[in-house]
Amino acid sequence: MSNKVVTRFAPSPTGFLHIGGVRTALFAYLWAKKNGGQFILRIEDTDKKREVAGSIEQIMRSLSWLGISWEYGPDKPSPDFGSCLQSERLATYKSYAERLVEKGLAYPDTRSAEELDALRDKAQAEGRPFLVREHRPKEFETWDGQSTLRFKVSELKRYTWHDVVRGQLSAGEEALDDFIIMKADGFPTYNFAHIIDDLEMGVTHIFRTDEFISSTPKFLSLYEALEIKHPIFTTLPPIMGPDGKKKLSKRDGAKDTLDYAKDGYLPSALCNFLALIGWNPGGEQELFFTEDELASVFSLEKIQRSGGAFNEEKLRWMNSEHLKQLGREAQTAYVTKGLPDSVTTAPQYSDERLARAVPVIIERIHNLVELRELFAAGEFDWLFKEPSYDPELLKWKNDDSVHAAKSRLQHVLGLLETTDFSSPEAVKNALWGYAEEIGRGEVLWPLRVALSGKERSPDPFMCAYILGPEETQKRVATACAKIAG
RNA sequence: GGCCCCAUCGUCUAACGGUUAGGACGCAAGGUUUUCAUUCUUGAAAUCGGGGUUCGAUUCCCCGUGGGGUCACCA
Repeated sequence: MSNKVVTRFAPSPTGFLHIGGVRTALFAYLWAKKNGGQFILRIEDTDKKREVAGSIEQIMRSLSWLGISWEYGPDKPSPDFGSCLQSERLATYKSYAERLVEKGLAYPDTRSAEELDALRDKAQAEGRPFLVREHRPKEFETWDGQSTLRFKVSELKRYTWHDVVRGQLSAGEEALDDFIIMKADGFPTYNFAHIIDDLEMGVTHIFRTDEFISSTPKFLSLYEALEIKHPIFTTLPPIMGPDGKKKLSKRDGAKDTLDYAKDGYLPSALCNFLALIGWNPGGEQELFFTEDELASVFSLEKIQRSGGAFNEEKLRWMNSEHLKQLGREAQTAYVTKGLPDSVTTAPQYSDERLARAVPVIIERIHNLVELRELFAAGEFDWLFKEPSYDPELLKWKNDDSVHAAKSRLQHVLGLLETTDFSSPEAVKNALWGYAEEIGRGEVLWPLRVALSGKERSPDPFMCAYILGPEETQKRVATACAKIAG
């Protein structure tokens, strides 16, 4: 046995992977990565009824998109411990179960669910807690290897244990009972299977949210019965909904992780954001653009105890920061991906012009949803289509009439003939002197309107640069013509 | 209800028992700019309440209060 850190993420395949699950996976992954250890993706598919077809693939795609990669997973069994799907590990659970039976620490329970419900109802009616251990048979029958198997809790005591995040935790014997470890359908329960698997897979650190604190005494009694050491417990705070009250759940609108991909969130931004719910780097830096950066500063000591709300506003901001960080090519690919068809089929569309426009687009959006909205609202119609606008729009606020703009535009037209269009700055250099001389607004407002047809748009030099010399001259000429007289 | 966990601006959070309680998102007001966006500056905004311990509590202890979790042949 080496000292290598081994962590795992162990979702059940009951649907898409939501943000809460991803955060747990991310922490486990970062810890393994930081320590040069292994991260395992284990699928806890022990409840056939709840299983949703396709969700294993969905989970794998979600994690892959985020850049969370696994050493072993459902698609990659281990040479040492075998499959990462619990449904393929039934023999292992059975052999451990038999060991417990032999030791007299587990017994078959053939009572029906109805019988147990009746007992439970009775206890409830009498106002006392229902404990199976109070109805434990005097003598255990032999286990046929198929019927329900119950763990016999051997020692009723108060358990105290250490949690990396929470410190000393404890719970009394009321938390202990004879719980089921093997179900009538031959599958193990979570309570049993995860312990066996963590042992078999050499898991050193368990990351899970605090809903598991109250069942930890159960696990501890089982670790004792199996005479094994338990992994290090790392309890994560829950992610709360935007109201900060209740836990974020699918029912409360927790989205499929892949929806964030569709909405144009970058994996690095989502990881960055999720890492900061329930953990902080200590200093004042909160932007981490790569997983390596994140992993290198990640620490268990800085994991938070209290729940954190999911603040979508901050995620939007963080995404825009990550977008700005992207190289020009990546930004272009990003924008291209979000473009509606109506744009690429516009009369003047060209990849070159789009590439030149990318910075002004990136500057105005936080995600692809906003990009689509801006384009749908016609914000960028001028890019690939001659703008149509009311000539009155060309009138600068200090002018009495739009006619004042005509001669200025004509002068600009002259300047444009010898203008260097290699960069927005070059265009600016060519026109700035004239604008300074006549008045900035007097020249630049009508010019910008001539190019974009809009009251609000990027500055005229940028517009001209994007449109190119020919189109720029054409639009300025058109504007001149629009002004009567 | 029993048991368990948690508690700093609206939100995410920082602060060896000693700070004007800091930063970020968002919000507001200004600056830069022909407009929008970007950007810059500034501002408003918090230690849940009550008791202790201490020269001194955001910090340690107790009690409240509030919130959350858990009590399955679900994970």
